[in-house]
Amino acid sequence: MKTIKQNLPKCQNCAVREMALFGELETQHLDKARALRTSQIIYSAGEYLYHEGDTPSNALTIYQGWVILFKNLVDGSRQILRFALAGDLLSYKTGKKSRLDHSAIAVTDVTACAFPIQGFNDTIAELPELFFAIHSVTDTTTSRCYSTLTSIAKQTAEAKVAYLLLSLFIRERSLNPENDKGVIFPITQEDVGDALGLTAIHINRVFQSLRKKGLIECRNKNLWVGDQYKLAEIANTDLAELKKLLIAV
Amino acid sequence: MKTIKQNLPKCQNCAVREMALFGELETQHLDKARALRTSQIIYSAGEYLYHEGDTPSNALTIYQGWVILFKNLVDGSRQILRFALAGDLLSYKTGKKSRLDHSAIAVTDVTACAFPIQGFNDTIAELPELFFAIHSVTDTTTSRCYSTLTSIAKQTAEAKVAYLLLSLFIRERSLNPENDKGVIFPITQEDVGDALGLTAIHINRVFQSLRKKGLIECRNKNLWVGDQYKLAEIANTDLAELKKLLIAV
DNA sequence: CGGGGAGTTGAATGCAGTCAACAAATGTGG
DNA sequence: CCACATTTGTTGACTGCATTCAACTCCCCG
Repeated sequence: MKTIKQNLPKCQNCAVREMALFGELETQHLDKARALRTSQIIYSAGEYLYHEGDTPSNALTIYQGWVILFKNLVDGSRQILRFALAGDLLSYKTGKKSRLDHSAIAVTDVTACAFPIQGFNDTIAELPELFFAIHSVTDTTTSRCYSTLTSIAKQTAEAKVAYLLLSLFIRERSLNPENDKGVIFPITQEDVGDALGLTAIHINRVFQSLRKKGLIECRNKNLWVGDQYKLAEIANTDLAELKKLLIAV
Repeated sequence: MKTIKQNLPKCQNCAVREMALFGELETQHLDKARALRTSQIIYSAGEYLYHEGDTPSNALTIYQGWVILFKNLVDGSRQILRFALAGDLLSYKTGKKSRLDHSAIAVTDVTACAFPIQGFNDTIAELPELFFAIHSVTDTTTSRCYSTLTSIAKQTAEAKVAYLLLSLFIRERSLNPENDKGVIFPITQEDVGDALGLTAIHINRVFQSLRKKGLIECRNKNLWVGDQYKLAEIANTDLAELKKLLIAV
């Protein structure tokens, strides 16, 4: 972990601004909002961004890299709650419940923008737009959680895997649209299992089945989905709706 | 559905205020906040509060009754996202994504307090406390969703049922602590199945098993849990943590 | 008193888990 | 640069939980 406080990149030029908290803000408010960001923090792959039970002093926006948010379970396993990619907001807690109910770990090397929560809160009164930006992000997070719940509750393993892979492919691709060789896919089959409540062994069998059907190519930390409509059909979901949910806040 | 605009009960005296949006507000702000509430709406059992795709003009706080929030799935079944009880906030949407992604239906007769969303939004600037109140509620909703996800993803049917029944028992009981005969439990076994992604038939078998073990009594729309610790153990969850998550916002 | 929703029971089926072993890829130190 | 250890991915056989289908009962409500 390494903190940078000098020569931070400008939010106006930020490649992920449209996807991030400030995508909701009009340009004229950006200066005020940017002033809230005091530093960037760089985490190495495998490092924790925070632990369950922590009371965070900073909110984090992922600038680049992949982060896994998860809960440790009593039986020693873990439940992955979501994968945080560039633009995602983490660890903004305020009010009576100030402790985080999950942990976050860097999958790849990760760069995050840090915003002191106190500064956020002090600014709400003079910049109500910031409220709407935050609310929009947290509301979207809830919507995505409910969609995930829907996929996990009643679908077959194949449909769940299809839903997750398609979701990650769409999100990562919206960040790097130009690349025709597929997107980075830094998580293991065990991670996928921990996210969907399935064993890594069964994930492996489903991956092979999806590969055989020509729906995905996935090797060397790289993922390609040739026909998103077909994969969406396997996932029992509407592709257009899914894209609306996943792209921008 | 019936709307009341005269002689509304005072928020100060509201029995569910501690559990609701304004539980976060200091008493001196209550007058301003209460002025935002323009009406109460009464729904009959079976009536929809809103449909997926609607753009709501009012946010709703449940004053009494049970509401089911759910998504319709492509295969004709439905996924229940959560059960809304007295104090819960529904249908507050603002910003670019103004459409609701789920429907809400009254299980019992329901009374809800209605707050025009526009009024909410106009008030944020002069009453930043309202922001923190709203954020706290939506953040808690997300936390509960992630806990539900965790229960549904990896637990056996018995653990899932135990978790849901215990959660509803704790919430309903915190609203009516005095009653020793059990709490109202107006949902069907099929509803439980739709919430957990299990068939009603299997829910029935699990209910019988839990009854045989003396962990629950559930009949005539009434639920009693004698030993919450034991049921929490079956649910693979920590009772103290669960209560913190479910009681108040 | 009749109809419909909700709950109950049994038998057969099938999806995903478990266990065990091995192969391939990745990383590390000498 | 190679040797070795560790992580990740792959395969097969067996087990078990939850589904499916079908029939039936109970209870509430009009």
